[in-house]
Parts: sequence; structure tokens; C-alpha cells
Amino acid sequence: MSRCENCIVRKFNALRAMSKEELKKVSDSKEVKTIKKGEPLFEEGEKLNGVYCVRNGVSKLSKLSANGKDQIVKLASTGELLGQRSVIAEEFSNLSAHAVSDMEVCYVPKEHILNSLKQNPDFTVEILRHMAHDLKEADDVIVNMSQKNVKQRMAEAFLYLKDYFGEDAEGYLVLTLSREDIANVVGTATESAIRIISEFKKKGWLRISGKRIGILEEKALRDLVEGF
Amino acid sequence: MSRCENCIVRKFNALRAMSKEELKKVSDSKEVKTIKKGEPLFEEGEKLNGVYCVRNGVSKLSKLSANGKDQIVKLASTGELLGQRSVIAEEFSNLSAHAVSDMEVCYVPKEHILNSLKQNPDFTVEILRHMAHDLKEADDVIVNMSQKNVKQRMAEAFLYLKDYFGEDAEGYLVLTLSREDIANVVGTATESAIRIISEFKKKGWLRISGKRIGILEEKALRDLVEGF
DNA sequence: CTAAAACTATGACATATGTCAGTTTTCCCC
DNA sequence: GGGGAAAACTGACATATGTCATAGTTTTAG
Repeated sequence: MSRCENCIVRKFNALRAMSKEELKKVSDSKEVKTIKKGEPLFEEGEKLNGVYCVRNGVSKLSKLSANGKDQIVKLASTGELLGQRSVIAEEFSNLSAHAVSDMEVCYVPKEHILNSLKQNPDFTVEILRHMAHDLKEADDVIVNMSQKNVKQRMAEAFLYLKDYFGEDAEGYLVLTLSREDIANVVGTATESAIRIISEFKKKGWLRISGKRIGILEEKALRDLVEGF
Repeated sequence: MSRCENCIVRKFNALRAMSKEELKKVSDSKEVKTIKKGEPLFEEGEKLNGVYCVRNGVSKLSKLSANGKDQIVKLASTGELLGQRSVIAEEFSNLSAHAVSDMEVCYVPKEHILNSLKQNPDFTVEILRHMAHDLKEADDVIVNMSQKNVKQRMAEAFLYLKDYFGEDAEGYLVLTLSREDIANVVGTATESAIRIISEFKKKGWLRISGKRIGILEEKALRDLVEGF
């Protein structure tokens, strides 16, 4: 089977700081899982006994509120480690993770993570760096949520989807999210998201083909985000 | 002068994981600073060459947006380390820090932090734990911002101020923020914040004495937050 | 102690956004 | 390929929230 030692994905996360021996142990006890679009990796409030290393596909990390709405806090794709925060803090997960496309992930029992934290300072610093980055991004999201209006946040979301997941040969965004998911990223009602997509389309900024969305006027979107 | 080795404040943050020798070095090179209410500790975009350990007083961490509004992301008080994220990621600060009450802080040059990160795994894990906690809180803020309305967030803010900073002998909140700061915590317009304070007062949930705010009906506020 | 500045408060109004209801389209699964 | 479920869309409407203008109040500085 595939060995962590040779896995390219590892290069993108803290596992790259693990020693040969550590990786060997991880590789021997890891479990490769296939997760279908829509299925959960884990749920809010669950006790996580390991972390998930994403080989393929995209996951949404979200939190459900009293009124039944989901807020998507982060989209995680190839190379990201899911669940590290909960495992490190030894707390229940504060977020749910669901696949938004078919996924292939490696489940790594937490013992390996906790051991390496104790014994491998490089690994710990690496984890720390990633978490520092996540924290900064979270701060940015907070500021955006409170200071930009829904249209601006929608525009920003499309630019984000392009930058992080790219476009296909025909110029459509590779990651296709349902309108509801888009609304939950942006933090608005599904109907509002749909209306704004229609508006952007009418203006010639986007083109739509079923679920697929293509960006036509990137500059216009950027200007809107900046408030021009 | 005061020595870090004997400082109680240290118990509340990652510095408690430092060894005697490390602390000695920190203590020898630290600089105690007094910061008046309203003055900055550091500004967004600034390169930080050290972290600030809060001995006394409260600081607001905020980010300015294009439209001139500030969003307060966190209030930090006794025991918190400010600037650790930027120092660790070796990036410019993404937030500004200003004193909202008179403060006494210790400035610790970053070398000590970075050295201990390399050499003291316990320290690193301790920092990691704190950052994991901050990240979780940030996620919660994101969800609150998108799923609760302004009234609910205002109610939550008062409960937060009570829980974290307490009440004085007369039952007023110890930390007095300007209406503008309250609005910037909640992410709303100052006028809206004022109106809601008036409304809560009219309902008998709060009492006001100049800038000072006292909570009279904690349960009513909690129910509002929960959506009853 | 007084004048100016900063902050707080309130009203009137505009508008962005959410909600509900109903229709149309797309997507699957048998 | 057809029927049914889910998703996408649209309109009408309610309302929460922001904006602007103005007045009152408290704090600060000289």
C-alpha cells in the first residue's frame, strides 16, 4: 500500500517535520478512508481519536446554530490536517467536517501526534506555524463578516474559490458548491446568495452552467470587494 | 525590580513552562512599560520584535477596515501574551493593540521566545495549547457574527464582560468601554449599540451610570442570546 | 472654572437582507 | 427515459440595521 514516507501530500503539512521512524509508525497504523460527497468525517461535539490528512477532495468545516443554519468556517483540501486542534487541546471537536466532493483521507491515531509533540520539537513548531496561520485567517474572516456587506463577501468567496481550487479547462471553478454551501460560507440566506449570483451573471461578471460557475470579470469582483 | 521568576502573571500563560534559566534571561532583558488608556502597544502591519505580557489593564486587539471602522477581535487582560502569533509566524502583525484601560506590560524580546521554542518542547506545547484555544474562540466569534443578530450579540457582549472582567462593589461592570468600543466588539454601528443599550435599560435588564453599565437581569440576557 | 472637545443619545429615513410562498429546473435512481 | 426529490430561482413583503442630522451630556484641558 501507499506509504507516508513517499506521500507528497505530507509535504504540505506538519507531518513533513516527522522523522523516518515516526513516519514509519504512522504509516503502519494509519487507515485510508474513502468518503463520499456529503458524508461526514466527524461531527461537532465528537471526541476525536485521531487526525485526518486529506489526500484528495475538499471538506467543509462548519458549525450548526440553534436556528438550524450552518456556518462554514473553512474549506480544507489536499494536504490539510483536520482535527489537529481538538486532538492537541484534548477537547471535543468544535466543528463538523463534511466532504463537499468525494474524498480520500488518511486517518492517523492521535497517539502518534501526541508522541511527536512530546518528542519532536520541529514537528511541534511546524504544527504551531500552521495554527498561527489558521488563526490569522480566522481573524480576517471575523473582520470581513462584520465590515463587508453580503455582495462584497460573495465576490470575495468566488475569488477565493478561484485562488485556492482553480479553474478547469473551460474556465469554470473546479470546486462546485451548492448555492446553500456558498451561502453558508458567506454567512447569508440561500435566497440572497442566489439573487446575488443572478445579479453578477446579469452584469457579465460570472457565467453559469448548471452548478458550475465561471468568473468572467475578476477585476470587477475585486473592485467590489475593495469598495469601489 | 520585579523578577519574572516570582511573577504570578506568568502562571496564566505559556511562560510558566520556561525553565529557571530561561526565565532568568527573560527577566534580565525584559522591559516594563506603562501604557496609558488609549495608547497603542503596536499597530497593524508593524513588525514585532517581541511579545507583550500583560501585568495589568486591558488591551483591545482590532483591525481597521477600508471604511474606517475598527473591528475588535479580542480583549486581552492580565496574563495574556500579545504578539505571539506574529512573532512565531515571523510575519507583520495582522492586528493593532491599544490599551482600553491604563496598562502595565512586560516587553520580552522575541529571541527568548524563539529560543525556547527551539529548545523547550514543553514551552512550545504550552504556546500551542493557548493558540488552539484562541483559534476555537475565533471560530465561535465567526459563527456568532453570522448567526446572531445585533441584539443577541450585544447581550452576549455584556455577559462576556461580566464573566471575564467581573463587577465592582456596586455591581457595575469593572471594564468600562466606550459605546464605540462596544459597537466595535459587537460589529455594529455606534448608534445601534447605543439604542440597544437604551432598550435594555428601559426593559430593566441593565442600569447605567455615565459610562458604567450594570447587569440587572442576567437571565433575560441569556435567554435573548439563546433565542427565546 | 470655563470653554471646547469628545462622547452619548434620539429621531427620521433609506436600504440591505431575511423570510415565506410558489414555480421552475436539474439531477438521479429505478 | 420517466417520475420524483432536491436544488435553484423569483417575487412580495417585513424588518433589522446603517446613515445622517442634531441635540444634550460628560469629560478634558488650559
